[in-house]
Amino acid sequence: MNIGQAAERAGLPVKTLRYYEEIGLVAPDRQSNGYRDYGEAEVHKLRFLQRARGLGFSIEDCRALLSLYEDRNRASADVKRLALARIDDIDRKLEELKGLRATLDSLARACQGNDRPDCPILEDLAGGNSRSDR
Amino acid sequence: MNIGQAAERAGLPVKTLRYYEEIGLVAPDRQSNGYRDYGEAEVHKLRFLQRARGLGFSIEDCRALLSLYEDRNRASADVKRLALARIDDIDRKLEELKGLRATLDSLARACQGNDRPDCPILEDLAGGNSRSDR
DNA sequence: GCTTGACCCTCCAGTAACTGGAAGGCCCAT
DNA sequence: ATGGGCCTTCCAGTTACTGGAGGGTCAAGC
Repeated sequence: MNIGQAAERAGLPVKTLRYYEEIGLVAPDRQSNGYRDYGEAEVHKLRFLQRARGLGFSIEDCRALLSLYEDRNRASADVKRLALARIDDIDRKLEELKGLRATLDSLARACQGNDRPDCPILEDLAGGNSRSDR
Repeated sequence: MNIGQAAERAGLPVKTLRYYEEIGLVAPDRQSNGYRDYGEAEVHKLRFLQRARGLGFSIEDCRALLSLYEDRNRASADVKRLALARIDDIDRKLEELKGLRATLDSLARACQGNDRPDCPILEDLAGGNSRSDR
């Protein structure tokens, strides 16, 4: 099938499919007119990629997951390791964001939000008061 | 002062200072030998940027914050609006990450993590409980 | 048979916010 | 004068695409 239909079925933009071919993730056949020709196996891989990317795996993670997926002898431990590493990434990011949120929130609460120049947010940014330190 | 010392005092890499000059955020004078010459005002702005970037404001946000900061007649409402928008961004990101974490966590819990090929994570990524069609 | 419009192709450039490196100039101490 | 550490500019690379130019292909309609 043509790239448009494959993209539709994978839930990805056409441009992304061309990109995935370029970086060697999913390589479709070509029709005689030069059009890419995606089969079921390719669409399957693309859907796999769409889901894995949606879960925040990097392209390189996806490359590894895909080769594990295609390797009938792969150990599930390898996959689990990648998933756990992702969870750690997410936990770190969550902590960081919570800290930022708390800082911004306390600054915003202290700010009158009127049309006078006094602004604790700017004062904090300018002053190096320890509240914003991470 | 030279760029190295300014970078040190601002807590930013030298490269970043050159970049900030290139995009018109902080423009130091030049010494007769062509070296950048940072004064206290520039270092102050750089520190401001370092903190604002650390709080997740984009460069364009920072540009706005900086001009508000330098405008003695600015309204604190403008700054508060930017801060509240950042908090909304963060809240959205937090929700998204929590969802990802829950999905990955349930997949990882269901996965034996041994050296047998069965792997619920890959099965989920492949698009449900059906086996690979290759 | 011609046109129209949807689809497809490749290649180039741009995004955010830097980061790394090459090639070379400047400064200070030995 | 030489060595090391700083500084300069410019170019390329990062992530994962996205947009657009310029052009080929295909099927339908007149």
